[in-house]
Amino acid sequence: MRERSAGRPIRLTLADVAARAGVSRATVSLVLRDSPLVAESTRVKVRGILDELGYVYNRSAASMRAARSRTVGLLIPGLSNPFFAELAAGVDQVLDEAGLALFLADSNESVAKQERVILRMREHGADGIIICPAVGTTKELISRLNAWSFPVVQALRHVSPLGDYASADYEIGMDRATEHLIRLGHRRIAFVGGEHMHSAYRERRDGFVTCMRRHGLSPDLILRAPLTRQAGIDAVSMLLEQDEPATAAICFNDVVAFGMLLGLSDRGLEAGVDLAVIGFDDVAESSLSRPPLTTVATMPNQIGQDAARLLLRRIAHPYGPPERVILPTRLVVRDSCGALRSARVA
Amino acid sequence: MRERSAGRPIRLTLADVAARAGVSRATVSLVLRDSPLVAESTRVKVRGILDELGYVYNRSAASMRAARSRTVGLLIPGLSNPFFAELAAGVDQVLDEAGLALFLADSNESVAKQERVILRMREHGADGIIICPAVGTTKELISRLNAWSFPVVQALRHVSPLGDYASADYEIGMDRATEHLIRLGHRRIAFVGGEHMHSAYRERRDGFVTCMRRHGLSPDLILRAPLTRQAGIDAVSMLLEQDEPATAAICFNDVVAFGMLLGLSDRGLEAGVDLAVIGFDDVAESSLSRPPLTTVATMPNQIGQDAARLLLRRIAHPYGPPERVILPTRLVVRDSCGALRSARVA
DNA sequence: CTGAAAGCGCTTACAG
DNA sequence: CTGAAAGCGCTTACAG
Repeated sequence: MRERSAGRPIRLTLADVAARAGVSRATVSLVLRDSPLVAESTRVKVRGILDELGYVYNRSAASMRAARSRTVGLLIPGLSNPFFAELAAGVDQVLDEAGLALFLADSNESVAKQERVILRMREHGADGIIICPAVGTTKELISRLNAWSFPVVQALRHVSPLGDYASADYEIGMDRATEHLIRLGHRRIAFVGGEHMHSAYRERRDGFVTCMRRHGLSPDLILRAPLTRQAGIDAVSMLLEQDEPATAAICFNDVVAFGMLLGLSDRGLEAGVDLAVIGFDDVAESSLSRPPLTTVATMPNQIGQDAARLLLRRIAHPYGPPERVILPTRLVVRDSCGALRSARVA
Repeated sequence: MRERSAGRPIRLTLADVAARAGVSRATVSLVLRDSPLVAESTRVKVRGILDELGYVYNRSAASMRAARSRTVGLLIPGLSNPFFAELAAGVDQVLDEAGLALFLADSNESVAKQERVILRMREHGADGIIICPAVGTTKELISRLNAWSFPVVQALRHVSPLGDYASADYEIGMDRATEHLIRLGHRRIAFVGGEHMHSAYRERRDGFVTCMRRHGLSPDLILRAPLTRQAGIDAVSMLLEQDEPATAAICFNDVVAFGMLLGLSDRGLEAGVDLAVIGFDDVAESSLSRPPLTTVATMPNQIGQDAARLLLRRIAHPYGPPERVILPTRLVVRDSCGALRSARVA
């Protein structure tokens, strides 16, 4: 063992273990990585010493030599949003099983911070990143990462058709939800919420617009607004005060839909009776709202798992063809969209 | 520049930059770290080449030599819980400013996974960790980390009096909330929610118990239950069906309180009129519930920031005295605890 | 103010 | 099946 340098605790190295075991560093290294080249008796002896000494593998040193760090980055635009937190939980699960460590950073929808942390992750030698691009990110980012041969998978949002992508089929999800309302007899249907323009917004809105047009209806009731309960509350007034009031609303997400439920009950009205309301995401609370919320389930945890698996594959096969995993969504019908009393709006 | 090894992209090194700039590697290294030892003209020239070549600093190599990685770990027991996600967001902010990268792991309340990821973080050379210990963690964990000279700060929960700790003053928060209800005339007050035993539970419950006893009241209505809305809904029945029904309830957190609001409205009752309800945390939704929820604000984002600052200090001064930052809480009075109609319960 | 040399703790051919 | 040697990309004394 070496001298303990004042203050800093010593860190055991392969050399310490090798000396104690009476073998070379190379042999200890092979034992650590379970190489079949090592004789069983040697392995047992070395393992014993490893445990006895409390040796901790130094991955920085290993990765410098091996040119991979067993580390990946996850970049999301807002940790406070439970949806992204769930995505992170899914990523964490898969990476933990695979034995990788996760660098996490929150871009907070800032392209500048996003650039900063991507650089930081490259400097730390991350083997790749999963990114949900901040609002305003251009496809040039992905091209640049590709040019650097830095494995990347886009999740939930995409800014470039290049490369891997994990998400849910927002467009079909919205289409189905709209279709459901039309079947119930609705004609004046609004699309509520979403202030930022990105692929997730575009796809949800497009699903709505496409379905409306297919049925010869006008998709003109599109309210851009922040993704907050307050925005949902405000939307109720706006929609009911139209010349031709809406009879139904599909929200960008559940949070906005909860706001609409509150806005309705403030006016002594009821969702599913006076105005049909559908949310999007199926968060934990949606079955417990009053009335229970009809919504489109998107399973962010699963998307996170898929994203992590895509990245692991991409790291293993840098030049394979791009892969996309787009999970189907599911319309969960509860009470907030119940058939209208006056459903006969020709 | 060296040969491009087949497949793997080349990574520029100090040697490449030095060669191009006509200086030594040591000089480039000094430029990178803004050392005052370098002449201005040299610095400008080298910086230019660095940019031109798109050099990316290799922190693994640097940290191997410098014995610090500018990396820290955050270990939380459940990313799906928005409260912990907010904590993580606060940690991220401070670390980003300081230029450190963050390893995140979710123990999911599993002590086994917690052990696994702590080892992983040590292997990756994290300079320290912030940990919200999983249920069942013993103080021995902290002693062990200390013995390894691995800087650690406990956050939100603590299992050991040793070392740094960042949290909110749960006990006083609960005491104040209870006091508020007693002042409104309540005598039969329940404490609802929390199935796991850990410091955060103990402190909140103790605040309740202490306050009740101080006022000569019996703190016998303590309902252990999961931290879900459903548990809150169920609690309403239990409390109202007592021989001597409760007139007020303080919940472990807002989620349980929301459940109680729902449970009341299911029975045609109203919080603040038929039963006073107080939550804990002051999550975003609490001002928007019906009725708006009286609650105790705890600010997890700030706690996260404090925890990160404590860890940075601990890394800089490993042997300084332990520090604790316990933020005060704030009782936010809204409508769910309005004075009882029949407040004259002697 | 700058450079040559040693070393951080591993892994990787290469010998034997 | 095991060991000696070189090298991954930096930083750190030490000379000059």
